[in-house]
Amino acid sequence: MNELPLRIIDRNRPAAVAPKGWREEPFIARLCNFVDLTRSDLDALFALIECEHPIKKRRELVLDGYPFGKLGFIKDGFAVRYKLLRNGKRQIVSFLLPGDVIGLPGSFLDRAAHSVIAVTDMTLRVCALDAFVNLCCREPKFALVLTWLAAQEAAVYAERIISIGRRTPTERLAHFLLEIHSRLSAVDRADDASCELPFTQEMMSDALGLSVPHLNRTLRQLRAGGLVAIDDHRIFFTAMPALAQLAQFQPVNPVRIPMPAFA
Amino acid sequence: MNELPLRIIDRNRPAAVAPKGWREEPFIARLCNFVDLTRSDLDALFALIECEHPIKKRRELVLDGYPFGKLGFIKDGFAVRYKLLRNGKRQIVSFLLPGDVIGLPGSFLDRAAHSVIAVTDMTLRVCALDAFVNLCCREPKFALVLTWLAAQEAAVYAERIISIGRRTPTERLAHFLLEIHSRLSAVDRADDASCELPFTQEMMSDALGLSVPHLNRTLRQLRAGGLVAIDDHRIFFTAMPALAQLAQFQPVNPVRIPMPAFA
DNA sequence: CGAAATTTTGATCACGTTCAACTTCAGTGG
DNA sequence: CCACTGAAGTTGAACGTGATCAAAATTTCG
Repeated sequence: MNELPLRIIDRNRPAAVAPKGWREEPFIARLCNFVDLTRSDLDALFALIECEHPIKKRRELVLDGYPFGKLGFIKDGFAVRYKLLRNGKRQIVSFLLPGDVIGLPGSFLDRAAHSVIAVTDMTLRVCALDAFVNLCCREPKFALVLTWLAAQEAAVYAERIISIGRRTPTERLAHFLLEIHSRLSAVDRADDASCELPFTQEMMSDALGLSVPHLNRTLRQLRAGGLVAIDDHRIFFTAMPALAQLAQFQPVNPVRIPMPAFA
Repeated sequence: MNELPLRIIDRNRPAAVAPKGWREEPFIARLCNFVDLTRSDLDALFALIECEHPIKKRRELVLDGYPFGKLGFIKDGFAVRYKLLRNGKRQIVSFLLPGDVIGLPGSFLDRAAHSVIAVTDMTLRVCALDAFVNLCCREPKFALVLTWLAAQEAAVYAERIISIGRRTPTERLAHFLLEIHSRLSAVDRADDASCELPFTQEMMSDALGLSVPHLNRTLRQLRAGGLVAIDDHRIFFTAMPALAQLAQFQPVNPVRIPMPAFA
């Protein structure tokens, strides 16, 4: 599907320059959707990385209530950001996919408001927030990148609010599945009609504000309707237009950063 | 309650420099919570403002689906960001208070995902997104400010997700009321135990994923429990600790931007 | 003052939760 | 290779919360 060796992602925008070796980096692929990065930009970014962390499945990455102060760029693997309530219930706030940033927004607040746990084995590139801010002051472009990422994060949250608040369980689930597919597409990790789905039904129910049995029934409904199929932690969209129609799903992409010519 | 003429907000942090005339500006008060602004910073910011808009109650400010490309700093008044669904239901994504930014995150996406409507008469300071980005490139501090604001926005959204997804209606409402109070406090627009609450019950129910009758009953419950009192679009917290306990409310404040010494 | 918006109350009922049991599957050690 | 274990998925029955609909009371505003 992807023939041009240097093309990072399939949109009709000017392909950004992405030096070899960065091509497979989902975070960079994501950035190229809304900003042009030069070789030296990438070098500067790379220089910040303190270490590349392999993380084991089920490992706690951030603990609710503790300061964090790091940024973790997900090179590979999946995680969830969640909150445990007094009554033992859990609400999953967001799913963290390759190319996402752990510590956004947590590191910008006086205490992490949620916990993060790895859903699969992961590899993380970690840098200190201070160091990133430092870079931002030399290269404002990166501060804008961070703003754009935070705005995307907020937009995803907003859609979840709408889902949980006013959509039916079926619409909610359909919307969620399309969201994951869309976000994985943005980092070139999805096919046209399928993508990974390494989350358990319990996780999905905790994200969508449903009980596990009801999520199960809802999923069965989508399968019975011929809208999706699931096999081996992969979801297949067998009727994408119908599903998008059902969920009223409209993908939201960032605009390009309007960088002034002189910069 | 506020005796020091130059004190912008009541936290034990070094009081930021806030030149006269800006003292009453809620947006500036908000920024001073996490960044120091010099006189020239403020001048630069002020220079961007295209115009100061008076907005009438009920006026639509952003239309779902259209690009926006502006930033609107709320000098005064309240608004809601919402989405209308196919089935006629409405979900309110967030309440916009004095000091908030209209167009965050909307202006960073290829199309505004939600609509915004004024709840009260408002006055807005408007600037073009391009112009702001331009400033960010000269003064990276402002790009970081924008990031911090977006992160706060995301944090507020996250809490709403948790509320709607897994909290009981009573907890939900309690949490919401405390959120509004906390945010108004951050711009010096709230007393210790009361604040404005210009939203109708319909709005609150649309924000919290409840029906109007049920929200009404829930509110009555809080009142009956002696936790709050409402009069003339103002809410009084008659038992703040008990309410915070009920809602498991933990205010989240931004950390200060770790600006390097040289900047 | 009259009209419209908002708040309040009540009765009914559907949807989704809860709880419990059972199945299936992946991984592990005997 | 099979028995065992724990996690994940599936199904059913009963219950309760909160939605829905309708109507009255109250407030707001032109």
